[in-house]
Amino acid sequence: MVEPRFQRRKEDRPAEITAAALAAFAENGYAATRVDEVAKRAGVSKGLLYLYFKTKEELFKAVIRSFISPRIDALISNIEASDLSAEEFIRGPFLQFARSIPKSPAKILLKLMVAEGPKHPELIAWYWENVVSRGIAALRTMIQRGVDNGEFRESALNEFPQLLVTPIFFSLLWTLLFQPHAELDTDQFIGAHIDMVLTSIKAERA
Amino acid sequence: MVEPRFQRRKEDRPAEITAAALAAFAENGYAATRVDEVAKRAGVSKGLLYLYFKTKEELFKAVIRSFISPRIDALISNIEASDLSAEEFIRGPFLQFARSIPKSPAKILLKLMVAEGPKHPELIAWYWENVVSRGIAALRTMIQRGVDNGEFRESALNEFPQLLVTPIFFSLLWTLLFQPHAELDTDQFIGAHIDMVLTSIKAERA
DNA sequence: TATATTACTGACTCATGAGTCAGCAAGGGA
DNA sequence: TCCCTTGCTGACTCATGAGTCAGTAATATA
Repeated sequence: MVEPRFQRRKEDRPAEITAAALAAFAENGYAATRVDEVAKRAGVSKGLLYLYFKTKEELFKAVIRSFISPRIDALISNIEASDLSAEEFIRGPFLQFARSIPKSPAKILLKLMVAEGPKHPELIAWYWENVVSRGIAALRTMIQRGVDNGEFRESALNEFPQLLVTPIFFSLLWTLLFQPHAELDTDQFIGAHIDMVLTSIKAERA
Repeated sequence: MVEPRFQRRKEDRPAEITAAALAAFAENGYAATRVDEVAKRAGVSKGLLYLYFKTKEELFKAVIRSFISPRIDALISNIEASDLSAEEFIRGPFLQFARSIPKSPAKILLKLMVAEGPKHPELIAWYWENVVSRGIAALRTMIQRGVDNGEFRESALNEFPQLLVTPIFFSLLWTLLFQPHAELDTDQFIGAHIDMVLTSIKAERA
């Protein structure tokens, strides 16, 4: 009984290839990654890869789209569904979400977006519409709820909900660049930031 | 009188070439930038470029090193020399510094560092030693001064002085990626963050 | 089992771009 | 003014890697 040289697995190929591509792009960046290398990692020939993705650039876009974490979606529906007070939500599910990001493949996505994104405007536009603007709107809703509750006072956070998430991105950049030189305890770091924000916006006890 | 085909300007060439390279790398990234293109922008032949920089990679490192803003040095000596109170310093020179970054070429440097840095460990190490660790130490000094003064209480900012600068990096990322989709008023954004931090760490009036 | 279908292979082409080098000309010195 | 040094040029080489395609073998169908 001879092992077949390959199996036909039309269904699984695209996902396997994008996964392999993510890993390869993460190590070497887009331009420096050979399509051959991606194919090899996916256990597939280069020709097959080109059956599923017309060009290397198409492959790149597919990678980004397919790995945009379901996390954001989860967070958003979480915010919409939750009946916690705003502070409870921020100290609970939101903090957990925030802390999980620097440990996820988000680092790789950030790197790819920064390096290659500006060359692919439709990709940026897609990301903006599907991830960023929705995320910001959800944060704003949550903060507004806190204000309506009387938990928070009106503050710059209403206009700039992004102020809640800055340490997430800082943590990503830091670990991406300086990991070996200086550890950053991202859990504590992000926790400390959230404490600061809450301290500064909580309504005075009357 | 015939114009000479070129002039000999040994002194100025390296700086002109790194400046041209910065612009070119900024537009297309490292890998996608042709050395020919850099030479053309510098008004010079490719051969000359190779007289000053042994390889494309050497050129890249030189670009990074030569554009690491004198700003950081200025800020550091500013902190050391200043006789302002900690809060005055933060609301004055520090805020001004912070606000200037997103308007400077720092965006380009960030992009290059994220995209290519991890492939050049000596470059990261250099950056760490000459810029980041010194910057952090200076911030820590400033904060400690505030605590010693009685202006600030002990807080997480002592351990994580980075919490002061997170919105700078967020602003850089935001403008790099989403500039056309959504303006971010980085001056206000950074100002709001600093307000928040100060509100949360100021010692209670006894 | 024979035949048809198609997922898959991998050697090939061809454009591209990093790095070279033989020679040219600017400008200083005699 | 003529050399002679050397800053500078640009056509060339040669490795690399994206994309192709003729052929092969795994499965579906009869």
